[in-house]
Order: sequence, then C-alpha cells, then structure tokens
Amino acid sequence: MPTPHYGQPRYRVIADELRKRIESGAIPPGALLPAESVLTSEFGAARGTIRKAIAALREEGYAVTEHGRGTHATRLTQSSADEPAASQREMQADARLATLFQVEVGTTLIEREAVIRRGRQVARVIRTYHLRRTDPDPAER
Amino acid sequence: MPTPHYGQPRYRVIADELRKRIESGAIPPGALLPAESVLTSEFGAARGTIRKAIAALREEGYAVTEHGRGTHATRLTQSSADEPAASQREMQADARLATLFQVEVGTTLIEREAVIRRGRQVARVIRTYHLRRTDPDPAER
DNA sequence: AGAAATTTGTCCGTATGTATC
DNA sequence: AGATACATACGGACAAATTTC
Repeated sequence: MPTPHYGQPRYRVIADELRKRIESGAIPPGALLPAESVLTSEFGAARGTIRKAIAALREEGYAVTEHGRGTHATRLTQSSADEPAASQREMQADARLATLFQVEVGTTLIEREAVIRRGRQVARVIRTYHLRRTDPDPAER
Repeated sequence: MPTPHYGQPRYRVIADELRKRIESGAIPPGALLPAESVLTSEFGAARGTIRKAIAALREEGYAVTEHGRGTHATRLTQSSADEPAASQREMQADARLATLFQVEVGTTLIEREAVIRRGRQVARVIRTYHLRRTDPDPAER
C-alpha cells in the first residue's frame, strides 16, 4: 500500500504507542524494547517506519539505542553530578536557557549530547536542550 | 554499490560538506539549500541518503526545513532583544569537553548556539563545540 | 481561480554492512 | 562461527504544502 497518512503519520502513531507503554510502566525504565523485527510484525509496518518511530522516541528522551544490543527505555537521571558519558539527562535551566525557553530558572530540561567522530578523534560535540513534553517536531516534516 | 560505509557513512560525509558550505558562507545564512533532487544529482546518492544528511544538519542546528518550501541555512544573528548578538563565541573546555576532545581543560573551543523556534516559542537550543585551529573539516577522513 | 510544476514528507521492499551475543 | 539486532543505502510510489504559470 502506498502512503495514506491521514492525520498523523504512521511512525508518529507507533511512537506514541510505545511512549505510552514506557510511561505506563509496561516497559520499565532500563528495560529493552522489542527488537525492530518484532515491532515490524506487531505493527505490520515496514522496518524503516519502525526505526523512524524509535528515532522519534530517542529525540524526545524516552529511549536510547545501542548498535547490536537494542533499544532501552530511558531512565532519566536527575544527576547534576555529571561525569559519565550520559548521552541524555535531565538538568535545571540556568538563567540563559530559562530566558530562551521563557520558563523559570530551575525548570527541568532534557539535555542530549551527541559526538561526531572523525576516525578516533572527536570532531564535534552537539548538545541539545529542550523541554520535556515536546510534541511532533516540525523539524522532521 | 550496496552499503560500504567504511569509516564515515555517506550521509555523514554529505552533511559535513553541506555544513562546510554554510559555515564558509558559500550558502549564506537564511539562504535556501539546493533542493533534494539537485543534491541527489550532485552527490550521486539516493534521496533517502540526502534526506538523512539534511536531518543531521537540522539536529546540529545548521538548517531548518519547511514542507513545500525547502531547507534554509539557519540565521545566526537573529533579531530579538534577548540575544547577546554573537551566537558563536570562544570558550574554555570544561572537564567533560576536554576529555572528549582529548585536550587540556581550559583549551579554547568554538561554541555555536542555535535557537530553533516554533512560532514564538523556543523549541530547542543547540550548542555545538569544536576545536578552533585544527578541524574545520577534512571533509573526508 | 485553477492547474501544473516543484519540493518536502511518508511508506514500502530489498540488500548489505557492522556490532553484539 | 553462527545468530541476532541495529545501521546504511538504494529504488520506487504516493501524499501534502507551496509556488508558479
């Protein structure tokens, strides 16, 4: 079948469903999500669509994926004592971020850190900040 | 040519090239990037690969895409009163960044801050860091 | 106003590469 | 070495938003 994405696109619906399972505890923090192949069967969607749904969850801070291992539901640590390579964590808005987001200082934000490597060297580090409950994300449409 | 992604994946190389054009001014802030169809021809890559490259640029804060319009290079010196003008500045590497870049704490890094707005609201704040001297981008490894 | 062209968005299917178990 | 799981890449088709004629 072609592409009848009335209203919400398929990957969005799937992402919402998986997010619901995580928030409800059906998939506990730290637990592994079903493999892409399993989700493909369950939702009757192409693998690419499943992957896009999971990518959306990652961007929203609900999951973390590791190459040959799988995707884990995120346990967002309130750590301010940051040392590890936590790719994702909660943090409190400082003055600058609070101003930008128009919230009060101390409001919880999600910080994600990505590293672009060139061979063994780190070429760039990217840090993204956003409020929790972000929806779709026009960036990708 | 199936999928030989030795070293850097194709979309990564393309993203780096496009980013270089933006940073160098070859594609001025606010300007439209070539359409996906054009980039597909230029790089001889599938459309999906081009789209992934552009998605990477979005995540790094270098571009913003709108549905039937196209992808614009993000404007750095935005108006508004809340901006300390320069969205790009030098800063000293903290412990975390120093570790990643394998340099000493206090080494000068370039920090770029992009503010992605959705309407009047700030949706995301993206900060990218990279070494000053060295990199810009060997483009290829 | 309307139709066509342009451009990005979604989805499917297939194949191969890479990391982990 | 084999199996499992995620990653990259190609190609095709149709949908939706915008611009152009």
